[in-house]
Amino acid sequence: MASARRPTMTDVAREVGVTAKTVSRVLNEEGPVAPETRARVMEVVRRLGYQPNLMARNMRVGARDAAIGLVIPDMGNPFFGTVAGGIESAVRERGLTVIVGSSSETKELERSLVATFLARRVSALLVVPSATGDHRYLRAEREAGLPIVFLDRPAMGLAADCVVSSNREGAREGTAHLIAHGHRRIGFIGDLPATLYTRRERFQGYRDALAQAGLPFDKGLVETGHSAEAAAAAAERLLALPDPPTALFAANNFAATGAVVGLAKAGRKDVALVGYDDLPLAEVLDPPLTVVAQDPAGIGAAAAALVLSRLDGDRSRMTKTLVPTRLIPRGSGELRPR
Amino acid sequence: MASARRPTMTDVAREVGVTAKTVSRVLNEEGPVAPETRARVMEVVRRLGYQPNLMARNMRVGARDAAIGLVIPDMGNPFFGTVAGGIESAVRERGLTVIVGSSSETKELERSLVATFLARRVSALLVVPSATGDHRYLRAEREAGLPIVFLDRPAMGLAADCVVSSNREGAREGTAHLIAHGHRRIGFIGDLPATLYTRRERFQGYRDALAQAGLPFDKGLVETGHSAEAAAAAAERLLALPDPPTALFAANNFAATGAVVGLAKAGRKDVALVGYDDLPLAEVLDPPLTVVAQDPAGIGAAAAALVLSRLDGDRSRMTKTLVPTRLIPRGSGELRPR
DNA sequence: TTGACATATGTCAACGTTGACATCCGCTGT
DNA sequence: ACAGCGGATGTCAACGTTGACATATGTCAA
Repeated sequence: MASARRPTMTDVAREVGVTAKTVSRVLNEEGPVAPETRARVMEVVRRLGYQPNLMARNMRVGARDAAIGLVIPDMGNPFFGTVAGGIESAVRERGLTVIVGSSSETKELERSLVATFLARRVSALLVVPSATGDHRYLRAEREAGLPIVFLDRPAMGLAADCVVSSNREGAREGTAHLIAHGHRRIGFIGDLPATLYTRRERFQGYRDALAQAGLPFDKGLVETGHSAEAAAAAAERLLALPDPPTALFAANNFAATGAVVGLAKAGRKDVALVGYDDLPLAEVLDPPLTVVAQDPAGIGAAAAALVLSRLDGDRSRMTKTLVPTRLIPRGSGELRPR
Repeated sequence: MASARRPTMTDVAREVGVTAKTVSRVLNEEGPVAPETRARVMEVVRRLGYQPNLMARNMRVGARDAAIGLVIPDMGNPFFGTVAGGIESAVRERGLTVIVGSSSETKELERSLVATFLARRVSALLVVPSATGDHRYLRAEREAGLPIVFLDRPAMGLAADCVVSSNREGAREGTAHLIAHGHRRIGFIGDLPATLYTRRERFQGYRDALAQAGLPFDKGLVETGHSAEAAAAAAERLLALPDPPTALFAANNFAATGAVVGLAKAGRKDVALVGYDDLPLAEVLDPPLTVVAQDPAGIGAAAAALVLSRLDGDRSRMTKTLVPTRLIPRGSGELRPR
């Protein structure tokens, strides 16, 4: 009931009959300590349930907090969840913990989270930037040597490390796959806002594929869907065109989900579809969904590795890491135009 | 390049020509400060890019870290991701940040994460306990007044707050739904290990429904699948029985995914199916999947609210909160036995 | 004029830990 | 017998901040 004070190093020391410094030595395995003293200290530590105060320690050694700050747009999105998992497992063995916050894609929340993390003196910052916004405000931190890595999307106005999917090449490959199966009119359903980095890159990949095949680009085939519902409606609109597409490329997981729903609602199992980003039930859909799979855990791991090497003093110039995607043909992408 | 030291309060004070204490007063809006002094301090704070050191502050005020520790089994699982999101958004406005770690369902990792959090002097602990393990080791913390809330599954050997889905009632309702549609032989596919709390509760709910309908329990209809693949195989085994079930109840999201795959592989669109936990593409499956939906964000929010009230000094006795589930009929659960 | 009071600021110590340096002891080699 | 040395421990201050208390100046009522 009465909240008992947690024991400090000094409490332990008094109990054993030595100084705090000796206890410190035992716990940090530093300097010579008589085996018998060590044993007695350990005994008391156990008995009192002593736990070192990391806050005090970090402060004294002038070190930064043994934590890295992670800002993601949405924890519920399994893509970012998996990214976060990849990061966490990669840094854990180095004794680092992960502090997360979600920005809900707003630059205000992103900034306030970053400010909180900086006030905590995190050892590094990992940020999935929100769609809009400028990262010049992080310049001072960068110059002060704080490792900062951007994930999934690059920073704006700041030269910093960044780890992204090979969006353009993946989208090109997915679209080319449809072209290889005979399609000449291919719809594109992407994110809103169209300024979002991933959307722009994937759109470029789509156009690259068309250009390489010598196919004309028809901007009437480009639709936007920022949610599954919107994407479903977009798919239906495309199919209702006078000269409708025979295949669709859905440029993110919500768009893919929506496209599947839209095609199902329209009863059109003959329309080919390739989704960007894999879905758990992709293989049991009718037809099974062909996708360009990203590697979210790989993105997280790569970013974590980069952070660790920067923490180890790697001062080489800023890098941009591309994490490859993989085309998984399952059926929907191999349908031929009727 | 050379990592510039971050300015401290003293640096700001020197620059302004006052004492650190005055700067402190300005920043904490405490005590009287001349408007002009305040302005000069703010100016220098901005110019130097000063940010207060939370570590030092927390230590001085003897407060705990303004963070809450969260242990979940797996960040990539959208169920837990959404739970975490619910927590984070609920505590953010109180100025608390969330520190997460995943236990991968092992009690060793869980304990080591908890130890890290305790060493950081977090303000509260939120734990999804791993399947096995005993939480008596947290007794001292509980008695010291640290708010501890268990999520999704209750603690073992420790009286503590806990927030869980209404597993038993939800499973009963789902099973009763199948019975109401004429089924008398209903297969159950659940987690491994069978000792897992959620698995036990949902199994009880299944048996409750059978008992209420006066139907016999046949343990030959009970199968285990700890992954989607295993669940798919389990579904196929059940259908191959001499007297096979006409309906299946899949007691978690992996089991549900697996059951869908298993039925699809066996080409059996006539077998009724109810899943526990909703799936993103449930409505576009053939037939659309009927589910007992949980409310992960609600679980997170409820747990967060509990933590906040404990932090505010609520010393009433430990509670067990049941977050209701919701049956969503979509088709697969309304199929009648042939 | 005095002192009572509010305003504006300063001084000092402490939070729990550890780095730098000092001390004390017993042993060895000469 | 004594310097020299390594082992075991202690002392002290400092990390950046704030609580408790002190000081200095000005204002106003008695």
